[in-house]
Amino acid sequence: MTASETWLEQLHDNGYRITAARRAVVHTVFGATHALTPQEVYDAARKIYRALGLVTVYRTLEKLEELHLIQRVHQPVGCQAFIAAGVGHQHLLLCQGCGQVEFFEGDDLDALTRSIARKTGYQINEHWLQLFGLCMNCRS
Amino acid sequence: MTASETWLEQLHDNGYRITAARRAVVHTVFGATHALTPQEVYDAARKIYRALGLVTVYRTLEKLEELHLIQRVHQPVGCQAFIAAGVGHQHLLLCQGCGQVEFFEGDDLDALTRSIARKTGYQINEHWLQLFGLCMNCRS
DNA sequence: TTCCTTACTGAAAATCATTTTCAAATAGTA
DNA sequence: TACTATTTGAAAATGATTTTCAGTAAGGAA
Repeated sequence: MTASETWLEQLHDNGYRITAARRAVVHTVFGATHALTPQEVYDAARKIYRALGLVTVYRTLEKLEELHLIQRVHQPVGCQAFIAAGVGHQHLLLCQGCGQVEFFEGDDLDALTRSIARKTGYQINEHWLQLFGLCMNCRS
Repeated sequence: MTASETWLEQLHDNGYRITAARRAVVHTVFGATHALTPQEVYDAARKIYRALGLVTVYRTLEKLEELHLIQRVHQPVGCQAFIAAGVGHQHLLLCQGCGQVEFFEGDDLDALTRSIARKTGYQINEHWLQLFGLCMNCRS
């Protein structure tokens, strides 16, 4: 069983059927090291399953997002791309050169959020943190 | 001089002309306490200047963003809304109830970014941090 | 295994946001 | 006041996403 099949399992466990189209989309997105737009998923997945339609890509991405298997990536250039979601509380680190996405964890923003909560009177529920930089390859 | 006129001045200083349409858009966005989509700006600004066209809203927002007077706000529901930009290095705090936007500063992520840089080999150039919660009003 | 129901499919059409085109209007300098 | 380049709004064009629909096929039931 390849790792991407755990996604197919999850789809199945949630009452969705496993089809050739979904296999192709899942395989494509699961293996990606950078965020892919629906069109990019379509282009790549059609190399695996020629008859795939773009509409099915949209519909499959929607389901994968609903199951928290993928997540939308917000970037200055746009917010339509998706990447496999990290497990647990993770944040993104994006390479401005090649677009590669890495996850990291271990941010401790408790002190910060407590301080902001005190200053503003807000009850803070969530945070988005994302770092941008250059990966090892793109630095040189 | 109302405060929003500093934006008009900036437009003028950068070679753009001051028109009734731009006045209406600037006044609308400058005074907003939550992020507005182009359509929302259009609806509100047309109360000031009836003949305004939606296209002009898009074009004016583009210029204001270019001059860093406004910034795009990324939210789970979408990323098309704009708010007056903060001065200096500031981050956003969004109320999940009413949509109100506040700025805060004084995040110290140096320790974090250094640690991530060491672990990943990335050269980190920038970060996006955004907090979500409930404002004083919406808490009660 | 075969059957049957229902979910899924791709194509085409519809929708929605945004951008481009264009001729008329006008800001603001000369 | 006159002039010229910028700006305008409307309409058309574009591009992304969603909906519709009739045919297909997954996968549980028999």
